[in-house]
Amino acid sequence: MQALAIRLKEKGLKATPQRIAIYKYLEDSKDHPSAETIYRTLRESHPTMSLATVYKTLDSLKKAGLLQQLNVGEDSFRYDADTHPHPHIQCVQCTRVFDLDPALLQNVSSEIRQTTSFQVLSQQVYFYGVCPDCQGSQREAVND
Amino acid sequence: MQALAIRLKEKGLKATPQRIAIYKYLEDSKDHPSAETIYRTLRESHPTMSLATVYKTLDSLKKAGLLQQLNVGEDSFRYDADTHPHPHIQCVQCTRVFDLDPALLQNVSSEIRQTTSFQVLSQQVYFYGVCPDCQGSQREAVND
DNA sequence: ATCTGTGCAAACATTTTGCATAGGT
DNA sequence: ACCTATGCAAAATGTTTGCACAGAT
Repeated sequence: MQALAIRLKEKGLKATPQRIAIYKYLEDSKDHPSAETIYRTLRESHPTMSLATVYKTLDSLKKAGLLQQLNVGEDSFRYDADTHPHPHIQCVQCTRVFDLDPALLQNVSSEIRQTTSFQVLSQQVYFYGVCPDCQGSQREAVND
Repeated sequence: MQALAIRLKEKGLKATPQRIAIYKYLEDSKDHPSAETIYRTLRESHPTMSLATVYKTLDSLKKAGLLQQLNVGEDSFRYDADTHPHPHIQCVQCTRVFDLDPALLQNVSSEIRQTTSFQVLSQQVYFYGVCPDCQGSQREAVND
């Protein structure tokens, strides 16, 4: 992950093990984990890392434009290394969050601009439903 | 507002002055206020009403299907007496939240169902931008 | 040597809860 | 009289902050 270290430094951020681990975990997993989940998972490889560092790092990476914060409506935020605006869908049964195709909303912004004269800048779009895995089977909530 | 009292009782809820005031305020204003804003506003007419009552009432009304909770991404929730699913847009300058036409997303749910096999149940859709009033003029954040 | 990042603990803000009292039916 | 709703205070939760130390350049 040399590329990440470079991108961090471009943003004036030091490439510390904690930051690399957090970003890498976010990038690899498609789990959209919360700060708490990140903390619990990375504790194994980084036993001294504190929860405050996780929050501070997530904040730094967000400000540097390297990740986005999701507000699915739970008690806590989730984080996504994919900074392209795209809708998400959460399964109300297993609570997992999945990405949706950005094309779903591609003409909505311009339509809003035309009908409301709003200058549209960004979006947060969440759908809720039952995922294929949970349809039929009554699976439990998953930790992601 | 006799109709409201009846609707409350249909849901097994007592039609107390506090509940009526909160619901009426929500219904009349298109402000999508937070619990705190509701509290501060209704304090004038209901000086003894506590913040806890506002929260409890909002929870009861939500469970009764008489309002919906919005999660615009601020520290606190906002509330909407219009329970029909519809997108919202927030002005990043004055922080006001406006309703958008539900038709904007009318075919998105079925498209999601087709492409992901998700059974879509609900949605939370927020756009962000600069409202017509704030374009050009640098207005301050409004309390709503 | 400087300067940023980390880790710990305390602080913070919103929301929830417990419990005694008030008020409606 | 009963039973739910209210109001107050305390608790709970996720997140932020202050500060001293560690680590990198």
